[in-house]
Amino acid sequence: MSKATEKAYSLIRENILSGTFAPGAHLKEGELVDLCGVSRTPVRDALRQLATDRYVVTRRNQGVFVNEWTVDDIKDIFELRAILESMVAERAAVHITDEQVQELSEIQQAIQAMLDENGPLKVDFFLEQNKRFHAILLEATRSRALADSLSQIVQPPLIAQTARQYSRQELQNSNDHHRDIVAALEVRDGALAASVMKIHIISAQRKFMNSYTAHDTAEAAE
Amino acid sequence: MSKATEKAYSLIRENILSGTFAPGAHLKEGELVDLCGVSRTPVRDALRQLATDRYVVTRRNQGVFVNEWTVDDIKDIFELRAILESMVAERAAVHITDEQVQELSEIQQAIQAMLDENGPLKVDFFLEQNKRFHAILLEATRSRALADSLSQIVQPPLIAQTARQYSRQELQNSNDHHRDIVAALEVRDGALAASVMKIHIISAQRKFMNSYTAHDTAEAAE
DNA sequence: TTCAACATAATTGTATACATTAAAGACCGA
DNA sequence: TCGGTCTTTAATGTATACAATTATGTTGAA
Repeated sequence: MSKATEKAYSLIRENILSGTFAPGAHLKEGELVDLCGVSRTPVRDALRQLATDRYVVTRRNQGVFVNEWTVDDIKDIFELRAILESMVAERAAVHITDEQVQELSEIQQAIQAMLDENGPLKVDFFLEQNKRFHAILLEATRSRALADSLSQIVQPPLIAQTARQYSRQELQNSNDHHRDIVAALEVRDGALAASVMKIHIISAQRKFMNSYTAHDTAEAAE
Repeated sequence: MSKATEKAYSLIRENILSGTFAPGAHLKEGELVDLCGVSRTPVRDALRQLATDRYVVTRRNQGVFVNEWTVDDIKDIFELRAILESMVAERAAVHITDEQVQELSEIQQAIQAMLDENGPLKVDFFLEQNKRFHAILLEATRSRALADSLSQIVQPPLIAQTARQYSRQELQNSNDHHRDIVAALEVRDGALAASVMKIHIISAQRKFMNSYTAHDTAEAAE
């Protein structure tokens, strides 16, 4: 992506994640031009990219609309992630280097140190390190197909939108899983790593569904 | 996609599949404009779409290049397909209607009738019916996430490029699997349908790898 | 001869004007 | 008042001109 396109992509994406552009909203190219300060061409490029990343859907001759996710969609996505990510863990065990295991361990410890601190949770830090943890595993699989598939599944707005609602206890639980995955990979036990990963994702699903339905209830009560 | 964009998409795609645009080739927008008879804007839109469908890769300020697949990439893709398509079969068994089972059966029989004919193989007919068979299964799962994932995995050039090299015996074998899948779905046995589907895809992988490596050898001998 | 720097050409990136299509609303008739 | 058709309007789709960037090829000196 080029400068102008990237600028438009980021701005539109932020507005979707923050809720300024609500699910189902009609994004008009003209308004986006005003918002982003670039011309229609890069705006359109950005919208196409946002469509492949599932932030928006395109309807021919009608424009683009912010994607709406149903509870069933979200369940599906987590189920798929559970399967694909455990594949990642299993196959990572085959090719992973000592250096990569060490990196994973350091990330796990860095998150632990953050959790042990007093004061407010650094959720952004957690998200960043968490993303890096999974990226290293993916790299270790040396599988382009897996990487492509997961990139389609994982990035959607869903994760970022509600990760901020996790409690300290939930983050701790997540990092414990990371610790177990590192331990399994240290002895190159792919099956074990896969099992832990599966639990890891299923736990994330439970947390997500809890906060999601709770949020819905709160909205309905307004 | 709009008229002009769709036209450009089809033409470029065909040229990639036919080998006119070889893997690694640099596709220049100007040349594509001449080829397609539309302006640069829809050509660019088509290229973006071809990039998301993995026909091409984009490099910033350099343009797009026809994607090059390695043997390992292809193996990965089939492995993923085997897992995802067997998920599809398993979950289809839960929701599938009698009408959908009937449709699958009719497709299977139509292919069989074609195979029983004398004369040249109608590979296009097979590909079309085969595509429809898998589409109905996917629809029966009622899972958007699965549909999205598979659409990313299945369509790449790989399948179309070499399906034409299948022998009558190989097509017969494939259709036998379809028959077994229908039988399993008739009694709503998801686990059985999933198993057959896994074999179905793994068989396809074996056929593909055979013709692929044979083709490579032939090329090397030229 | 080789390397580097510069000038040139070709290609992609961006902006904008024009064409086409779909949505919105007014008008007319029943 | 309701329904439908026509007009109007606003959006997307398309074409093209211009800007910025990258690749290429040439020239010069070491």
